[in-house]
Amino acid sequence: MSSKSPGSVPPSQPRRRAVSKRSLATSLSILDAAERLFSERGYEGASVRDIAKAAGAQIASISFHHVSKETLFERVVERRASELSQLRLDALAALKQRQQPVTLDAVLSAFLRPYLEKAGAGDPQWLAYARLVAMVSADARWHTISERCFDPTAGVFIAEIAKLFPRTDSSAIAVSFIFSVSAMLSLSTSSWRIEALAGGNRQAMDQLADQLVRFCEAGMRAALEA
Amino acid sequence: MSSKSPGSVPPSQPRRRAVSKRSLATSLSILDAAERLFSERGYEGASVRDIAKAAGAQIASISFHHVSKETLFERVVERRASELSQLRLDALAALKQRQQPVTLDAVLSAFLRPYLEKAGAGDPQWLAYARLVAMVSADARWHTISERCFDPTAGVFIAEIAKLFPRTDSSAIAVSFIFSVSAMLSLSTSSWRIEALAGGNRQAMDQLADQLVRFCEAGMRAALEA
DNA sequence: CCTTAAATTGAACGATCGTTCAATATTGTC
DNA sequence: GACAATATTGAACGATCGTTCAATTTAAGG
Repeated sequence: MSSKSPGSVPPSQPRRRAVSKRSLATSLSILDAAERLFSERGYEGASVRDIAKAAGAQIASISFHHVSKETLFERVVERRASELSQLRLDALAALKQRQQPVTLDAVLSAFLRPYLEKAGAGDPQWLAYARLVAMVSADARWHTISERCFDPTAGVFIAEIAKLFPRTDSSAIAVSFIFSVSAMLSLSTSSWRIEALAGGNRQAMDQLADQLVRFCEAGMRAALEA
Repeated sequence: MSSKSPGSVPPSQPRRRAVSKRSLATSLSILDAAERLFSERGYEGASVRDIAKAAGAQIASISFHHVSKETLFERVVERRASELSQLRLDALAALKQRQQPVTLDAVLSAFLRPYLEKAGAGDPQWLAYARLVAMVSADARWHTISERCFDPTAGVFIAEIAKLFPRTDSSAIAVSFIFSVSAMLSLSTSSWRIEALAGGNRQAMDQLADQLVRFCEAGMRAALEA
């Protein structure tokens, strides 16, 4: 028996109301603050009190809007994941419409560039999110989130690359793809290392993006054609 | 004035004693347990109580042997760092003695293979340490540890690679090197992803190592010769 | 064997953790 | 404007955190 009454006696279900602007703003500012603090200090390192303070909200508001700390973390990751996936899939679709057959270089660009452009555009929230993606991808404790948010799109691109290497088995392709993804994520997690090892000789973000795509393209080709 | 008395009145410095076998075993078991739990749950996620319990020791023994949680973490990272650096530098030295001039492939192998062999040999402690290295390398909070433990050796290899690309500026070389290192670390952090994306088609560790070296060698060459 | 430095033990410290609650304030809906 | 669903507030909950302490046990040095 569902709660929806089909018949004679309407069980007086409490009338629903729309969310107020203030409530939505609170919910969003909590997500923003959590995005920043989780990416800076990790899951256990960021307390709900610090998140609430950074959001200008009460600690109880976090439970009210986002159930618990764990679901708050999941919602932070999920929020921009679909947007990122859509950008990647759109780029791939546009590519397949433009040129047939597609090149490995173009497929990798379709996957890598949306992340790099979002992470490098200067938006501190997207920069924090980029670090968060790297953190989730590297930690086995969050592998269910990765499976849900990132693996489906990754599977599409791996399948697309597999068409370009029909003689290579899929496991080798997946491994090379993970090499490429981790190199991409390193631009978020190791930006301080890059600055240190490079000796202050900063490069523009789009130059780094070009270098990454060239690196991954040649790397995959060498690893998969062997 | 030092505590060592040079002259007439020996100020009765308390007689020192050697460490007992039990004490040393306790200290080591704490390091081992911390290595495992830190790599599984992160720094804040692993409590000193859990570490003590896993080590079969008292919580107070952790402070006694390793001062604090933070220095315990640093000692865990430092313990095997010098061994790893030595293996890499030895491989590089042997390489330079064997062939002159050296090849990019051989230099990268000298850096990558010691890590892969230690992480893939089956020793659960080294496997945990490999994940820990990935965690430290990716987290800006531990960048002082990375600078101390890993960057010096990385600098040696970057300088060696720079000799092979005399026309390329060092920042581009450092970036490509970080791409390679992060791809290496992904074999520790994303082993579960590799198994998932590869569809159960497991590869032997040495095959993965070969694939990684080919990937990085070709990637660097393409990124640096452009 | 005796002395005593070193090490272990169990309990306790104050601080902070994530979560919950009743009371109050806000605001969409009629 | 009145009603009630929604949202905010401030305080408190028990649990766990890293650290410290005095008392006890262990074992190296003479």
